[in-house]
Amino acid sequence: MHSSLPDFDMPNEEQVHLAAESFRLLSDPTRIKILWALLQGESSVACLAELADAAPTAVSQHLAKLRLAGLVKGRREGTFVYYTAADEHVRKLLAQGLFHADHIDRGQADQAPAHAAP
Amino acid sequence: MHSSLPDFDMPNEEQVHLAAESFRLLSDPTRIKILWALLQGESSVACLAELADAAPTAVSQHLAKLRLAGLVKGRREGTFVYYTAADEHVRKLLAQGLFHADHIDRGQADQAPAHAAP
DNA sequence: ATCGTATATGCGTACATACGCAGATATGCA
DNA sequence: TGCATATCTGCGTATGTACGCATATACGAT
Repeated sequence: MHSSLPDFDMPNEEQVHLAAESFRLLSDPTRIKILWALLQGESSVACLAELADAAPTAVSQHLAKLRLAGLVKGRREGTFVYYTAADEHVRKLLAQGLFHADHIDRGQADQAPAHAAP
Repeated sequence: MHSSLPDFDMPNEEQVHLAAESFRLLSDPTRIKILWALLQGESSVACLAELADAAPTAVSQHLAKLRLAGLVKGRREGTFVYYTAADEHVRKLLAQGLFHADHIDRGQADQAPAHAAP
């Protein structure tokens, strides 16, 4: 009962985990706003905080995570740090996600499948 | 000090939250495997459990969440329930994510920007 | 050096979530 | 009916995470 499965093509474990990690970074509203803003040009922490309507501290912490993931890069100029989106893939992912948000079609999917309807 | 921001185009709150929710559903390795398998054809819970290398109970719970989000649909046939990926956007998002995973370029981004290097 | 501003970091708390286990439900068969 | 299989659901636990607060650091100006 182990080998009679249909020939589904499964990706590598590592690939899956990396993808999951990427999606996880995009799963926070504040980070989405930050990234969306950064995809339109560089900006400072305080400015991003206003755009994302969040506390500068929180924004800084989010930027730290995005930095560690290599999704943004920071350039210091005086006391300011101007961040930029580093990856072009992120734009596509974010655009897809936000576009998808406009086209969600929840049929009536909130029911566990019982015996098939006639 | 509120209006002198560069003209960044920000998406709606609702749109951002929906996108975040979608990304969150894709941020789990098991769910990624499940969805990836379902994008290649319908499958039962037990079969998905084998493909994703997870306990059937866990898979069932993941499928419940995906069902509530409208990403999969279930069709009962006898004691089996065959699931199908409902949304075509998911395929693009997942493909982008998995493709991205193969092209990650972590420079040395794990440093907080100090004074610019000479 | 001292102060003020802009960011970064450490810590605690409140909350979400993935998983395992037990039990409930649905379906098919003897 | 009774039993077996497949799936679902509720609960407890361990772990992850976002945010607020206090504090530390980096830089510029005086």
